[in-house]
Amino acid sequence: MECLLTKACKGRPREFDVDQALAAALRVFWIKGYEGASLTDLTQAMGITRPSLYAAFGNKEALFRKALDLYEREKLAYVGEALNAPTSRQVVERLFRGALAAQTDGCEPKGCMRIIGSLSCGPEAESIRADLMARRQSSQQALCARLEQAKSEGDLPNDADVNGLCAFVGAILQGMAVQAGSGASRQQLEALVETSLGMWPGR
Amino acid sequence: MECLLTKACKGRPREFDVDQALAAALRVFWIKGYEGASLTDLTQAMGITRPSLYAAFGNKEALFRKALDLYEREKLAYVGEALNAPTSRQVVERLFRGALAAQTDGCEPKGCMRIIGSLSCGPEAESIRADLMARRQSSQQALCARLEQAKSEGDLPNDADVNGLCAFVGAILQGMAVQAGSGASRQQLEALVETSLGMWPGR
DNA sequence: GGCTTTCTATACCGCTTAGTACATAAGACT
DNA sequence: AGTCTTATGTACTAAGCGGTATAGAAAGCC
Repeated sequence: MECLLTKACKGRPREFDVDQALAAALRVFWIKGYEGASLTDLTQAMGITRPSLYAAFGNKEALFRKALDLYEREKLAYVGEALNAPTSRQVVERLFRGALAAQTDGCEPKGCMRIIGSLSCGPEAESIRADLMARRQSSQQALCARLEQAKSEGDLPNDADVNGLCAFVGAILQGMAVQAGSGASRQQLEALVETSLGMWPGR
Repeated sequence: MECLLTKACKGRPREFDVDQALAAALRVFWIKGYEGASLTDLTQAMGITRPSLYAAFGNKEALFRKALDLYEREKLAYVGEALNAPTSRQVVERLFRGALAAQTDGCEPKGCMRIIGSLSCGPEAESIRADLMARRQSSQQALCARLEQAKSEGDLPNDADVNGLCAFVGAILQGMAVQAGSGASRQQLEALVETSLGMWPGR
């Protein structure tokens, strides 16, 4: 028979679901960070053995990057959507509320994977760290551009410091992740969001 | 002869300065985090051998705690002083500017040791993590109490949400530490501080 | 049936980690 | 002197790390 649905048709078929295993790996990395997650942790959570992991994903670093891609695709989708909101106020409102929803989900780990990973830093994780920092900076620049546009549209005051506002939004999001990772309650995070939103200058 | 100045008088005298060695250990922990700092890193930076370290400080965890005490005593002194400022506005202004000065010192490592350590988290660092979280929460509560006092003095609006404002200040400080650790420039951090200060409600 | 190809499992590699035994060196006390 | 106490340097341990060699098992193709 020919092979229609499955990509690989020759050889022994894989006995586990790659996406499912990657999702399990993501949770481990999310909770423990890149260096804190050992191969033993990962293989146990994924339900596969070490050679299977290497055959399917390459190595630990490649696995982390694929898990990070999945994380950004699924858990950080609200960021891209928020930037499309019509006014700058709605942009930051969606950013803050999206982050709040993600942090108070209940069944998901707390904290933000981008931030957790970018701070730890043993000697071998340096390239991971650089990658995470670059990804965060890219988001920051996208927000900056969006706020610049808002300013030119009269949506923000003429004397607004876009860089400062941008750093401000980033700081609130990062602070929320830190506080959520430190066991802050839902009410505390909601208070943070409401207070910060109340301070936003635009209409 | 009797022993006047030095505490231990019997036995072979120590050949290194304990405070100096602790300061060197602090820098290593500060840069690399608890788990990222290996005993080899530490002993090399401190200029002592492994058994000397264990004789003088106990073990790696005890050394970290002593280094953390030193860090809070020397580098976080501005926090305690800031709380004594006469108005809530001046309190947060001193907090923000103190953090900014610490992050842009130039000869000091970037980022905040409390935050760096509390996020990494391998299996053995769990008690360290809990300790760091507790210390941060204690500072947070002190700020909360100070803002509550400001509210009762009419220094903050009657409808101000003290918990929200407190979480806000913490988020800015945490976000600043994250951004400084990610290589943000001095201008960016200054813009963050000015923008955030401009949003503070009280007079 | 054989052959090829791919996945799985056990068992291992070299390396680094935190922590320590042991012998020696150096000061203080009698 | 001699002894006691403590610090030092070398060399070691057991355990964990990321990564892999090798052999067997399971599918498609001829």
